[in-house]
Amino acid sequence: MPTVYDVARLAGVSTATVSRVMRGSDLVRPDTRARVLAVIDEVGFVPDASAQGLSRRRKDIIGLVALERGVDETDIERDGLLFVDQLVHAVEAVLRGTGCSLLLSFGRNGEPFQGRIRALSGKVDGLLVVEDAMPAAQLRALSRRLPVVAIAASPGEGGLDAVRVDNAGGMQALAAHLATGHGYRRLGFAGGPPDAPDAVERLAAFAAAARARPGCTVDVVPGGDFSEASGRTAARVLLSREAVPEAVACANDQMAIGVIRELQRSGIRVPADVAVTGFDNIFPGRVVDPPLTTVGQPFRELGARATTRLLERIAGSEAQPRADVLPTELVIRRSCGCPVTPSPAT
Amino acid sequence: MPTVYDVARLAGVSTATVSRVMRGSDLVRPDTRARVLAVIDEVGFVPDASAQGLSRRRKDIIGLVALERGVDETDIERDGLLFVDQLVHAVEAVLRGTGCSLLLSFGRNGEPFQGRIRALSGKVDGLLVVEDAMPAAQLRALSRRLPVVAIAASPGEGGLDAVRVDNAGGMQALAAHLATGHGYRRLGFAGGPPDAPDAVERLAAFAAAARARPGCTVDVVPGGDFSEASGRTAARVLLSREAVPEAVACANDQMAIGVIRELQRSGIRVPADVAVTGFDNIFPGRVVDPPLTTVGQPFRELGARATTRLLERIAGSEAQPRADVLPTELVIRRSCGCPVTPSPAT
DNA sequence: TACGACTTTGTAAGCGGTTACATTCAGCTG
DNA sequence: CAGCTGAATGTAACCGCTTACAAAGTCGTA
Repeated sequence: MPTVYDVARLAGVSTATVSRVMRGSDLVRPDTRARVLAVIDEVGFVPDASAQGLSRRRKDIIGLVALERGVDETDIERDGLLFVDQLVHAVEAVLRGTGCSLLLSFGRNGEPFQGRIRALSGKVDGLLVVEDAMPAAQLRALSRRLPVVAIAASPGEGGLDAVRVDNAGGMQALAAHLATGHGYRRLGFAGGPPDAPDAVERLAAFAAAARARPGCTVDVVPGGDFSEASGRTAARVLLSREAVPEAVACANDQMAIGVIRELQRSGIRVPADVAVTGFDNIFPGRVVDPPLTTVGQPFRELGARATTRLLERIAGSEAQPRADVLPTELVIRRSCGCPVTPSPAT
Repeated sequence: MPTVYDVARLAGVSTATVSRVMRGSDLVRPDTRARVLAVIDEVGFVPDASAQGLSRRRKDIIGLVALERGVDETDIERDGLLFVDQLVHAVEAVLRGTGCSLLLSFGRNGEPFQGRIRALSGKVDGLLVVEDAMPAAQLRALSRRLPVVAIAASPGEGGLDAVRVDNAGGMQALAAHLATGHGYRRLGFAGGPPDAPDAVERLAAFAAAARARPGCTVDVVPGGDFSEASGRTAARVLLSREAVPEAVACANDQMAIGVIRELQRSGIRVPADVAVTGFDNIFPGRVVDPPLTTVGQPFRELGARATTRLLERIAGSEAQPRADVLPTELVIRRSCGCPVTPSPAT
């Protein structure tokens, strides 16, 4: 593994010059530069990022820590991941332009995740924390040591950069559509993990919006985990009730898909007998039958905004911490009872 | 940002002792250890990974480079990613136990991906390369500088650790099922990217296996990109033929889903009029109507095996490079024309 | 009490880059 | 041609941690 010293010796220059050539130039005579570049190319020199990081006090790596949801221990149900996967791609896309790389770390709640985050924090220039992947206190402590941007975290956290989506707005629009648009009165809700801020907000907003309408009731089934399986479970609970709801909203799309499939397995028609809706707008929701009415969230923008902000902080921005809320959008398809949409490729 | 020196001073010991305490002990007297730990905790010391990496010649980071497939420029079609996403989670799960972290880098082909990989190679101890994310020559060069394990790469590459799945076996089983099991004779195939080794193998194996059977023909539509949209396109091509195939196999599940939906849009029943099959066995395939018959590949094992091998190499293993082939498995659901399977939650 | 034989701790030299500062060099000017 | 100036290059300290080796304790024994 060649080092700057090797290159310097071979090119007959000092390490300073090699370094200057590497970092896009400074003042190096063209022929010197050419000579150095030739040697670099010949010996296949690649600077050691550790040494660079140490010397420049900057690692050009940011970390993303997230909870791995809806993946069960046996690894069979691999369907809960779409949200974080989308995010990862969005973040990576932004980083692509910069020299920065993305370090990933997933945890399942209950695990001793904290130690890993600690260690990880030594490897990065800044951290993206998804949901409440760590206790608020620790998050604050962390954010004193390095730039941190929270994604989809609990709104409570002040004094911290954060980006989230408008869960409440989306759910209100959805509740209006179901109650006012379709006239459903007996509503149900398949709730997500109590430790997922998004899930909590969605549940609260939907229930509040629905109950605010005269005659509307909401039968809440809490305790899902964002997975399809937990949607099925919720459906079974709802089916066991005296009065099965006319429409069931869900904490996310996977759960909605689980609800749909479980209902169908029991011979119930969706949406004719029971309407079902999700949240997220991920690919499988377009594919399921009936296509899922849902609230779309701007994954791309969510990841991009958070990443951009983090990079600014790393670059030294001292601006006031901001908590951005990105708009969500009601995506009407058929599972809510709306007629076929004639869109070309939905 | 406290350093070992700060901790040492505060605890009244030398940096060597601090270091010894950090790295799980050596021979440090219990009370000394306690004192040091107290200081570490108090000042919130986290060792700088760059300095550690430099000193220990080991960064405890491995990289994963992959092509981002089936994502179109406008970011609207976000459905081509499931394969690599699965892989990422599988790899991360293995790393979880170790102190190693995962650095991610995606490229789209055509992009100047090579430079980024070069830079990235300075940040990691080893690299996982998915598909032919880089030219064979460069891959060889890379593998001389650091441990590299290829995932789902072209079989050609000798002398390199590689893990792939048995595309051919899976496709042969599928062809047998369609031709012998169902008696289909006019077959179609929606091909994937010509630069995707998996896609090439699947196409070749399916065509060969099918054509080996008396009376069987295969109408190949090449040039897909693994996305649902490209499946739709393939379906349109197939529909324009004089004789529409009785069964269409596809390079992956997303394309199969695209084919199904496009056929349905044209009023063709699946599988009654045309059977359709995929490859991968990802979540959306379970959800689409009809549920997708496909060839399952062991994502988890694929990622795990590659990661384990890479870690061994990093640890210094000098074993002969191996090219493992993991078994695939025919997953019969309904899109091939088989009757409803009574499985509990498929 | 003195002497080994361990155990515990400290000293200081790297690890491979970057960069402030010093030095050299070439080209002008007076 | 000495002296000056700015460009090009070299020197060496430093980034923060690890670790070989040296030094200092500690203890039991002769």
